[in-house]
Amino acid sequence: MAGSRANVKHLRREQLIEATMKTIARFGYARTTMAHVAQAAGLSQGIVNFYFKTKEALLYETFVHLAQEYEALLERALERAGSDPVAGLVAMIETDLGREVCTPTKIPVWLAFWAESRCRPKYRDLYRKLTEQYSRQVHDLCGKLAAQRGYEGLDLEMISIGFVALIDGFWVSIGIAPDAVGREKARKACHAYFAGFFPAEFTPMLAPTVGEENRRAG
Amino acid sequence: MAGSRANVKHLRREQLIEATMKTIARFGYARTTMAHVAQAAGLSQGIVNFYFKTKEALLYETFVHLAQEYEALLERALERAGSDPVAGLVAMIETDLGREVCTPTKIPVWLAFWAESRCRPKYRDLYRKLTEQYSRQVHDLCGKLAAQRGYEGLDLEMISIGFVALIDGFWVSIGIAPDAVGREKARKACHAYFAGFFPAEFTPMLAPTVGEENRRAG
Amino acid sequence: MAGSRANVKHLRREQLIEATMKTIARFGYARTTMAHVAQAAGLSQGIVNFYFKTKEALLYETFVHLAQEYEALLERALERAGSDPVAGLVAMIETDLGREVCTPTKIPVWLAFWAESRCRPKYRDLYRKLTEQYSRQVHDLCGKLAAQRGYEGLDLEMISIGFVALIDGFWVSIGIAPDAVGREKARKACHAYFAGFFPAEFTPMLAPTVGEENRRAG
Amino acid sequence: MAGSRANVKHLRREQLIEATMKTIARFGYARTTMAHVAQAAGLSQGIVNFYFKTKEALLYETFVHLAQEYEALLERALERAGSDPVAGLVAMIETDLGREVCTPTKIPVWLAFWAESRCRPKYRDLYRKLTEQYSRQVHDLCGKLAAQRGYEGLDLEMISIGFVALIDGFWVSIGIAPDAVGREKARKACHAYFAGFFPAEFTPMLAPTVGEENRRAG
DNA sequence: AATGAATGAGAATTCATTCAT
DNA sequence: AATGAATGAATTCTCATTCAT
Repeated sequence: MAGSRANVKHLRREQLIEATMKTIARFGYARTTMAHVAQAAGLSQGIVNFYFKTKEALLYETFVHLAQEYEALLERALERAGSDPVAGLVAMIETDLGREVCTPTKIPVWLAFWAESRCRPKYRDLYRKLTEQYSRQVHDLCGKLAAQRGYEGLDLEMISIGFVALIDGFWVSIGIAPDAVGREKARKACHAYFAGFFPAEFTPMLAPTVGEENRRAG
Repeated sequence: MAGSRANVKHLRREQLIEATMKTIARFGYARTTMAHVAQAAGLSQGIVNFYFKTKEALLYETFVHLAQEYEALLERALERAGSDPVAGLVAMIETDLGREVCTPTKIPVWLAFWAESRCRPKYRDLYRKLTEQYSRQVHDLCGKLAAQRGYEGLDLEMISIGFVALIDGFWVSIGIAPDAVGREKARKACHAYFAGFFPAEFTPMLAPTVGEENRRAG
Repeated sequence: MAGSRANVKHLRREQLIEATMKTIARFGYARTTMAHVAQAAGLSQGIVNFYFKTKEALLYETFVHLAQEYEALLERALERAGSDPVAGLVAMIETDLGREVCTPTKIPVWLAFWAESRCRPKYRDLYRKLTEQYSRQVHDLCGKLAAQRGYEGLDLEMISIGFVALIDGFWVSIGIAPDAVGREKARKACHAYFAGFFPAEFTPMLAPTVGEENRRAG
Repeated sequence: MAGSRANVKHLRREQLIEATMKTIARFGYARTTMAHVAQAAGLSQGIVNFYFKTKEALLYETFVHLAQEYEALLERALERAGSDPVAGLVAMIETDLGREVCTPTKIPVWLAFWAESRCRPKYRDLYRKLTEQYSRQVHDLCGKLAAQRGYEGLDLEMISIGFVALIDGFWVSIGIAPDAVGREKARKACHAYFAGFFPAEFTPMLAPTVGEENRRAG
């Protein structure tokens, strides 16, 4: 088929990035070698340097790829959520803790890049860009929600940085020990977080074993 | 004097652990070498293997040391807080985001160990133990508070895992880009978090520029 | 047309040999890669191994080609010089230091092959064959000249090896730093060299700014 | 012994430079590997990078060392020669073609560096500096000789560049095939070269098998 | 014939660890 | 105890060569 040559290049890159993520998830960033990656991709040693000039480049491209995929998924989720800000916030929670983003392969990779970001300007810039954009989106949705439903006096910046921290923190926990907290509990906790600011819009957190009367008495 | 031998040994170990943390904070876990550590400690190459049999051991001991110091500081803070559960929770916030724990050297080391924990059983076990104990403490304090002040129907587990996530998330942010969020904002967000569940005990989050009337209208 | 197949083959080989010389001149022998050569020829990676079984073969063929071209040019020049031995010697100088042989591409290639020749029997044999033949030609011309003009007692072997050394030495200098000595000065020095043995036949070296009286006083 | 530690560093460097020269002489510049050098020095793989940060550095330092040793030997020879310019020129010939400089190990290394010099600015600069200084010394000695013995109208620059070329050319020949020309013949040819300009001071070249009457008739 | 992706051996370099001093 | 030179295994990267298209 025409174009197969050109596509191979793109395909191999994706294949190798996928293999890189698997390798980081399996062995950790520090013990990730080019040989591991090649093996995980079912290819030969030298091929990695053929598609990515250096290991440095491979790792950075992996981070970029992960970030772009994440942004695309988030954008799509927000589009599907429509104009309702509550739906928008729920969509963010669902994306961040959903089956596509919050996986046993990808989350450890996020952690690895975070840990390296402090001393890698390129990583840090990417992290910053992502976080700022994400915070802004939360900020805007909360602002819209507050305006629509008559909430006043909310510190929108604080709400948004808190939510970002909550998600990051759950990723840490899920990344290290997925069986400890789990995505379900994390999602509920996020709803509870927003319920603290927007009680009428988010289900207040219900105690798991209690029935209807689990609201604060009085 | 008796014990000086043992003391030197202990001192050198602390010195090297300190140097290890500085090195991880500076170069990142993956690029931390024994030579870097020795140099940061102002000692010679081979000395590290003398006090720590292997690099593996050095890094694990560093993690243990960091964890023990943290636990000691937290315990002390909780003791000072006395029996009041609100004071206890505030003490936890203050410890986690305070000058002794939340430093530019230590936080990156926590991130590094988290990132490695997934594929290092010894690290993961330590992380688990710490997190479980911490969660239990939050859980107990919240339970006590709820009982004392008549809050009912709260999902204490959720509150505690949410708080742990919040702290971890702020550590991520502060560890990567300390100037972006900062300890002050993080502390306020923690108070706001608890205010979501215990509105009478924690200052609800006020918008920075607004005065008294910043509660929800109606 | 018949032979076009064979012609293409021959053409490509010349093209690749040309590219090899350019590459050696540009990057040096040690850093010459098959990829460089292919790129310099405007062809694809794998093609070089198609026309030359191995890199080894390519380089040797390049040396052979360079040598053959040189021999052909020299032979032609000697033919044009006719039977006069002085004209023959001048033709040799003119060829060795002329526009066709003494170029910024070819001279560095000669140096590269010389440098490699010590430990490459095939190169060394070629060098030997060339040098011996060249020396013999100089020797014969000098012998003829001496016989014709009545020079006696000349050590013809010494004259010829000296001349070979002179040319080789100028190639070294011109190959490394063409702007330092230059072909003109080199040619004059060669004439002066022969004037030392055949003062009546070669212009004795004149000091650049001095006129007629530049012979040794007395 | 005190200072042995400090000396080891210097000793090892010399040892490795020596091993580098042997390796270049044996395998050629292009096929010289760090492993070869280490083996030739009787040391382990990694040691070379310990004393010379990179292969590049090792090779350059080797060239520098070779050049410095040469300059020192030449200077010493010139000192011993005293103020007589003829003795000075003879000393240069004797040094360049003598037992200490013109060895089967060193000459191939010179050739290798020359061949690389074209595309290595650092090498080329070193070559230039050496050549210029050497030429100047020849020029000055010839000038002094001409003044003392009443030679007029000599193109001193041409004499000196010719002599440099002659030496370089003999080094090429001796470096590639030591048995072809040999140091003795080369020395005689150098004397003959100077005899062409200073017939009273240098023995004119005698034909090897002829006796007294080997001067030009008439 | 030609392409350029793929392979894998080989080379430089790094670095944990050992060890003589 | 301490030093820092030495070792050698591991890792990244290069590149000649092969091969499917």
